[in-house]
Amino acid sequence: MSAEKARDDEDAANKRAFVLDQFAPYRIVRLGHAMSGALAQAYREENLTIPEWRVLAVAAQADALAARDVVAKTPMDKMTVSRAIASLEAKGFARRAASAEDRRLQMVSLTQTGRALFNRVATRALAFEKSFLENLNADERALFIELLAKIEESVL
Amino acid sequence: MSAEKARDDEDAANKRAFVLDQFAPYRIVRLGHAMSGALAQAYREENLTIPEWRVLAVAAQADALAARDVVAKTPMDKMTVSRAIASLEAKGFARRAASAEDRRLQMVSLTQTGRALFNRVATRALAFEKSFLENLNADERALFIELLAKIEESVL
DNA sequence: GGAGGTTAGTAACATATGTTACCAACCTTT
DNA sequence: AAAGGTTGGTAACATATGTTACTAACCTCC
Repeated sequence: MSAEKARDDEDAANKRAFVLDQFAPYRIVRLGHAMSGALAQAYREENLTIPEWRVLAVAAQADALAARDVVAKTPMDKMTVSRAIASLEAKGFARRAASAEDRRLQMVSLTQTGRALFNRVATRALAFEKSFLENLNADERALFIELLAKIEESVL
Repeated sequence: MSAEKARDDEDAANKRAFVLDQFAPYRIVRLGHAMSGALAQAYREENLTIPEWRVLAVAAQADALAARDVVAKTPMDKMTVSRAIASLEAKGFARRAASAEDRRLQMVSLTQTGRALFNRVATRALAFEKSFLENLNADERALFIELLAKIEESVL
């Protein structure tokens, strides 16, 4: 068997075994990328970056929380969160205050305008979510969420 | 009703409506992020960046293809692809040659070492895919892939 | 067969993101 | 209560990524 032939056989085997378009992790990453892009519309108009929006979203669900909690709840780096909070504060959407119990902690809370901003963006985000799940019926949607949860369990 | 009270009511409504952890697009983005991280192991040891690995993967599935084709098949910027190809070439994993028909095109193909590298990484990548789908049984896996395809349809 | 437009690729620039190193505040343990 | 270690946050740096602008090659269509 020629070297050429051997290579072709090996390739054929790999083509069956590894096709990028059928590689689940890649598809999820790609889908996530598309999501980010589509969602960006919802906050681009509000001049928010992705990290800012994420901080806004988690902060909206608590009275006040420490930056480290944002890090825990979010796939973002310490530094990214730190910057996002600083920026939200500069824009008047969030406040920072040192915690009384542990003065290392920077407690973050949203201002009135911050909450209003969150509400605007959340509305649009939910509309988007709805539109992209439109291809699925109610059962499929529930199922998808369920399967997603199982996968998250083994990865996150 | 006080302004305070009104705000709380509004917040309560929004908490029900928008919880980041239950927001599907966010969950997918987060999962994708985790995937990337986990997969990184597979090519970090080979000194590959994510874009390089992606180019390798699509190039492995064709004899030769133009850079623009890589862009089309991949959620990557023109420039990112250009750089990844240049780097793969510098490392001896890929070759570039101007197309005879259209001299604007840079046809990319893998070298022997490039293919060998791809095979090594692909093997590890598939093992990872398997491990992360482990929480699902065969039916669930098939179902998940099917639902994923439907969602891709409406987003990609 | 050139003028006007388009496409592929890259260079130069701007921005975003991650990494390392650091300080201050804490929390142990003795 | 002081030494040794840990944690939260940030600054300074390095790297990665996207954007803009350009060139070369192509493709009409008049």
